[in-house]
Amino acid sequence: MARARGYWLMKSEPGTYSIDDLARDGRTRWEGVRNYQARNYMRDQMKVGDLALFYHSSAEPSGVAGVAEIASAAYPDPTQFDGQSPYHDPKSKKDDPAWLLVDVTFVEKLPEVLALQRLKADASLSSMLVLRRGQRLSVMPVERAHFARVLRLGKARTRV
DNA sequence: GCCAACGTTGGC
DNA sequence: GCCAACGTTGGC
Repeated sequence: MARARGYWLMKSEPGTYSIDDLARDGRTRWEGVRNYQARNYMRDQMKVGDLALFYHSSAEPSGVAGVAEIASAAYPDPTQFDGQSPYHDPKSKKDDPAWLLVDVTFVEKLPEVLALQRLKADASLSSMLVLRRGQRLSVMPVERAHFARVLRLGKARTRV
């Protein structure tokens, strides 16, 4: 029996990297994650074939913009060693990289961004992690039922 | 621009 | 190991 597919939410500021950028590129390195809990999710729990809600943060409106698929296992994020990168981490060692990333591929862009306000207004999503007060993780798990509900609210073609 | 929430850092 | 100071996130 195959392992059940996992579901995620991944945040990006669209001014940095948007769902349109992913639609154009098809595939990208999800670089710049600098939080240990988010890193551990990628390292320990993400699997190729898992689906992720692509969330636009600090946007107008903020909310779910599309769907991506996890396309690689976690591996060292090269930007941590790049002195020119905003994600440079001088404390990270080449032989023991602190930060990891995964590759993601484009699946779907929603017809319009499903705004945070609409997620909050939906009673069936009330326990969703991203809606929790103070929740700032840029990579977090999503329950299958919540994922399916978000896709439905967002008029997505993707099925869980 | 404000500020709540939370993670990290560093003095002790 | 405690915890205050500081930095970051991200909605509003």
